[in-house]
Amino acid sequence: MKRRPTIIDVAAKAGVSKTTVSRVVSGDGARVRDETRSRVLEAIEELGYTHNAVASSLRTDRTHIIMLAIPDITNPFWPAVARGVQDEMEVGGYSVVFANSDWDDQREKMFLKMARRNRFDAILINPVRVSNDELKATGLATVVLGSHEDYPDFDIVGTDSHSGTYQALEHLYELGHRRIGLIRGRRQSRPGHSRLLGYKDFHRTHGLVYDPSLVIQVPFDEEGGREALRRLINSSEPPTAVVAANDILAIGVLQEVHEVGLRIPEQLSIVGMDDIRAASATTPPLTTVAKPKYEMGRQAARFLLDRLHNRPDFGPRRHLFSGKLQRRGSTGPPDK
Amino acid sequence: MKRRPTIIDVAAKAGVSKTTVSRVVSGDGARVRDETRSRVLEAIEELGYTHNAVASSLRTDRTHIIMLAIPDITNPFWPAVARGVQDEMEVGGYSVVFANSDWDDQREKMFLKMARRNRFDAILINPVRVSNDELKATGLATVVLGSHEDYPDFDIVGTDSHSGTYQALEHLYELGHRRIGLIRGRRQSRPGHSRLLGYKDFHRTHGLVYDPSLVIQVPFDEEGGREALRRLINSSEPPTAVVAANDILAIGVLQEVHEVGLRIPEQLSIVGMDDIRAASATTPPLTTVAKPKYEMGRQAARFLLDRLHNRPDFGPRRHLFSGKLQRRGSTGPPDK
DNA sequence: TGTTACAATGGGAACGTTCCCATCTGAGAA
DNA sequence: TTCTCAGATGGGAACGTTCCCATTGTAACA
Repeated sequence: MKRRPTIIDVAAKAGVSKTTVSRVVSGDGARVRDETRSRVLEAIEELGYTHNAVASSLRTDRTHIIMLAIPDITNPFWPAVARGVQDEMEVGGYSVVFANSDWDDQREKMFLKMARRNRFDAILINPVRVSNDELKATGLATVVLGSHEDYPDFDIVGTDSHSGTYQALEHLYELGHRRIGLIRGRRQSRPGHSRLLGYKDFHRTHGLVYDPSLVIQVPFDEEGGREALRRLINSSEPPTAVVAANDILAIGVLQEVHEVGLRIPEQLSIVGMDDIRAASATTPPLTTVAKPKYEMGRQAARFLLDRLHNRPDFGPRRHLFSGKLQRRGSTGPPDK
Repeated sequence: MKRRPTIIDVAAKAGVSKTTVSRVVSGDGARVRDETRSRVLEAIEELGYTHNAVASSLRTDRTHIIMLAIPDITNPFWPAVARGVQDEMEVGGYSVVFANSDWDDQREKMFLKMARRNRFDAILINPVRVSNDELKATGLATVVLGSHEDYPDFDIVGTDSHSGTYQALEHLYELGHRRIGLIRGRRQSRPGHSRLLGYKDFHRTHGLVYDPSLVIQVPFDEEGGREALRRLINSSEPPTAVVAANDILAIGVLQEVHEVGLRIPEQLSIVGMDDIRAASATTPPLTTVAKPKYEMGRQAARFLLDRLHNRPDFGPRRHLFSGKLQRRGSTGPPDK
């Protein structure tokens, strides 16, 4: 059981000082004579030395680790975003820690503490409950994911769900639908809100009456979607189409529709949101508002890197991608 | 810009030594008088002190971080496993870093190096290319995910894909299918192999001729599934049913089938593997061999915790879950 | 009263780096 | 030859903990 070699061992072997070894391994363009450098590299090779990132972090106060905090890792939306984040951060030598809060605000807080304790360099978060001020209190570089309005102090990358909802409704309107349901996730704070605003705005501009009984709020999973559908079709005047806050909900609706035996899209048109992989695999394939998930991740990472490399100070920035309607088989004209 | 408080600041404020503060914060059941303890806690509160995990790690050589290395995070199988891992590891105060190799062996190697450099406590890996010896060389506690035979030195948690394949085939056989295709992922080493073995064994025991032209190998994504189907139906004697190595491939097949206009299951029956969420949302819903993903994650984490708490030394253990056939709409008797 | 034992606490070294500053060397200028 | 300067290298402190060992205080006991 022998100790791992340190730069001091390497230094001894190469006949130089630990400072010189450090200069070689940290590779920050330090000036070391070529001959010395190769002697050091040789010693490293022979001893099987590996750099100790922990010790380095202690000294430099940088860990090159960032946290990606999301509410539900089993929603395929997030892995897609995460890939964008990783591909961009990898260049800077950063690794990404996932923190999955399961919509639990206690967990979410715990993760923030963990990020602080472990001196992570930054946080990328789609907040569940945590406030602007609580985020600020961590003192870490932070980018907020999602179209949230409540975080004035931070860079934000999200999608414009107001317009997304609007687009979905417009599509249905053109097909002839006039009574359209909206299914919202229960936990959503802001983005859910902007969907509702889009819904209301649409009704106003198109001279439709806003009927609150068409707006259903359910838990954010498939079962929620199924429940929403049951409630909608049991109402006195069921809608001919529904817009769901995301694809998971929409798929739940779809499943329940199949079970109940309605025909899609003749008896019910459905629009989802996100365009996760499963959306194109349903039958009929799901019409949905596609979001540039991968690109969102990259953009968020870029914002973060700007902050980390402390470029000239600037105020909070915001980048809202617009969704793009994917017309598929789950929408069509209503039965007459 | 003031410095973050350290235990020394806390010690000064509470009128005790840093050792005592350390005893309080590390909470390892150290004996400190109650009165002293509360004085320390008070000082911590007032100063807003947070424990520096990096410094602690340097001293103790423990980071309480483990790496979960997987080939494709957008395959919903892994997030499901990850949740099991996290739920179990959370108790021990561990966090989980995701490393997504995208089937790239260079990346995979890079991640192992990172795990070593950052002194992560352990690795949980579904290996792409890395060998038993390379894993051993990291010197880290490791559990291998997947039913791999090639890792004799490590704890293994996986599923018995031999029997999974066998079950799928048996189901199809009972329905009357005699010509059954097998779609394998190209990157798979072992598990793909055991699927093939299961396939061959089944043919042998049921007196069927093994026809290599029915076994297709494609990239491990939806497009791969689509390609496989095209190749199968263009063959001189197409199968009446196919078994896919996972649900992603199966969904690709399904999509292509819809496009080509075959009826499911009358003209083609399809069986997937994993039972990811999307599998139950397709039309018809996908018959698949369900794996206890969450439980697999928990089991792997438990193995890891055993090692980390260096319980009495034992040899490598192996826990293979058996898959369970989920009969859904994508399988049925073939057209006569 | 002196001895022993144990619980509570403190002092300093150690973990492996990086950073600041000092020293050394040799080349070119005076 | 001496001086200056810049590049290469080295020595030691510092980062914030934890751990080892020593010291103190108190109670129990002979």
